[in-house]
Amino acid sequence: MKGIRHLAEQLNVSIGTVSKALNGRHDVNEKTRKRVLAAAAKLGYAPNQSGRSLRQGSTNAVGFMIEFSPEAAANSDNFFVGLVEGAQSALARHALDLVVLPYSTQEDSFAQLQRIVARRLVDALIISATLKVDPRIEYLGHANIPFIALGRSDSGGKHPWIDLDFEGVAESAIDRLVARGHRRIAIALPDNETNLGYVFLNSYRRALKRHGIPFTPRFVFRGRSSEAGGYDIGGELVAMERRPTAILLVYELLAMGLYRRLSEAGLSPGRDIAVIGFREGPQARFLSPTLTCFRMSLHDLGVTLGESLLATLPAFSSVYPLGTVQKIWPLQLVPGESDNFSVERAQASR
Amino acid sequence: MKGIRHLAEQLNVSIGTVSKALNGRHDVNEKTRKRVLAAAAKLGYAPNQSGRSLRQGSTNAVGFMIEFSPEAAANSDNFFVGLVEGAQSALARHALDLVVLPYSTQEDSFAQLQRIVARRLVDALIISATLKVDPRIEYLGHANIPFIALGRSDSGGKHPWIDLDFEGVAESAIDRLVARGHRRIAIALPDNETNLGYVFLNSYRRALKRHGIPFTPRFVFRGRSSEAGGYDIGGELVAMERRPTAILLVYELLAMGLYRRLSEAGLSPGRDIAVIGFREGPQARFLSPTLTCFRMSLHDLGVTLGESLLATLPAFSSVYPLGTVQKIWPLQLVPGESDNFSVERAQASR
DNA sequence: ACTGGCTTCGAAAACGTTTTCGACTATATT
DNA sequence: AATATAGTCGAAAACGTTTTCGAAGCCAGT
Repeated sequence: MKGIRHLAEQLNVSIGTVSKALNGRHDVNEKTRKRVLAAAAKLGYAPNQSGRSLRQGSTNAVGFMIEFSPEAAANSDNFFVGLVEGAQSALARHALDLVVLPYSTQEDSFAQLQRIVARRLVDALIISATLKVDPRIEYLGHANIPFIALGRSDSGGKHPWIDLDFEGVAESAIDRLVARGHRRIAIALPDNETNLGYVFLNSYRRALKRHGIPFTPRFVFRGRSSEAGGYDIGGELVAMERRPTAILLVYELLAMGLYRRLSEAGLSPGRDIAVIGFREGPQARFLSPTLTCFRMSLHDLGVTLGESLLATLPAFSSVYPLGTVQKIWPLQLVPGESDNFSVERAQASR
Repeated sequence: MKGIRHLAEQLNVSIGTVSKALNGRHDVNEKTRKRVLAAAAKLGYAPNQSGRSLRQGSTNAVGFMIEFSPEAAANSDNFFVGLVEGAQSALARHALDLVVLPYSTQEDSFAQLQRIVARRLVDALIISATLKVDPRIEYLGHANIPFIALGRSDSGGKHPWIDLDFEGVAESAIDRLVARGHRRIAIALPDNETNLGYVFLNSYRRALKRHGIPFTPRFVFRGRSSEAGGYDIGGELVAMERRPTAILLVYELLAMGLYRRLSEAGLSPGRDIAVIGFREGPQARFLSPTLTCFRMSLHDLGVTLGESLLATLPAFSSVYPLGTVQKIWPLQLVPGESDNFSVERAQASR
């Protein structure tokens, strides 16, 4: 007493006809189609997704795997919310569902990925927070399931990915600082295994080199990507002799803690040390002095992720151009007051 | 060349035996089970979810429907991240998948719910942001699918829900303010249709009444639930004659804007006006003077949501006690400096 | 030697849908 | 009038899995 069979009996047609009517096939009379559609709406019928997926061999859904760990929950910003919103709107245009699959904290994340793929829970995947060597990418390549990665990786080869323009960010930040006379420029990186840290560090070193500034290992800080991590870095900073005159922070939240620790030491960003943050987020907006940082459209990146993934789906290869997407996503510098500090002015005023 | 059939041929057993071995049935020799499990692990086999769901009539997944609108993305805090993390960990313990289903902005949200239910995409649902009259609740009741709502509603009857303790919050906030001599106490509510606004307003009125303070309609502010909304409210506030001496904010972000607008007018929270925020979030943590607000464990609420939902699933009725859960979730007051302002002291010092 | 029970397995049905293919009708073409 | 064509529909197979049921084998007890 349910499903397409019920609907068919109600209308005195075969289930095949009902299916064809609902799926817009042309070998069904326009009049009967109307009847079927009306009855389906009236009875609130929609085809059972399991049956449909089983027959068609595809689930009509795309998965976005995201880490929802407790610490992510505590420190979270709007990063993934914006991405999901964008990707979802891109995919919805093609009648694909986007489902967010949170990594369980109770199981190895690679094992979860394997299970999801092996069970054919979704047709394609968006993964994020790529590692320098990331088993997921190798696996997805062999498993022959379309996917796109947010973040580069040394693993895999010609798989599609989009990553933020860390080179551009490091370059324009360092250019800006050097132009104000800074030579002792520090950087704060996350202490996890994500590829982001490596790429950012390399970009930083390259930018320094362009200005003939030697790389100083003790100017590289690593810590938790949280307010507390920023506080700790601030502590190290104030305790240093010949400390850096500027610092580049890879996470917004680091700025919150750094500001706090500096002010405890009677120091102020923009006056005693230049601070540049990385991605503008919801919290640092309210800092004073305002934080110089980099801005991007999360929605647009989400849309691009979705569309790039569509391009890899066989069913949409006609709509979207082929070729593996490997994109660098640009960010715009948002000038604030936190890097106003000029070494020359400071020395002149002594 | 795939699926359970492949595995069975490889092992020279029937597909039925393979299935039974993997599902822990007793009518399979322990030795063959070992062989099956080993082969499955080696070949990376996991049962196709569509086939499995079709046969079993259940998907083994729970859906958490969340609005990922652009403005939600812009203003977002960690609210849902924490909830999802908690719910996921509760459900994972019983081998249930949690999938987050973002409402598309391109389709009516009720229609989306209907589709998801009719297609049997998930076995049960968590819905949030309930409305005063919420068609989703009526529908889910009739559709005979287990669900739990985060938020009360006038719709439906004995359906399971959990909601925050707005009464308790309003009461302890108003008690605190009245004890400091305040009588002109304002409240800032969201301008949307969620039930939250109604419940909070009623709680506020009841708390005032308990202290014999008449309700003043012009002390009820409504606006966008964003920093800008708080800024606007601040503007109204400073322009008022005989303005309130205290205000209760329903959203954390309102505090950010309010602080900003007040400081533009040379006023300061805690000195010129008492401010109490509602839910402690990631941004207001960094306000100065610190915001008096209310704290809760998002993780624990998520866990409770998950477990309460489990209790409504037929398959788990033995594990969890029956009965529809209708819970009020408590919050703890976190004293800050923003409500230090005492009317008596202020008057005395004049 | 027969019965009964226990263990282990395979054949086959069923889940709800889509899709192929052939059949049938009505219309158009010769 | 015969034939081709287009339009409309239904029967049936197939997707991958779980589960029921019966069969087969083995052992113990009589």
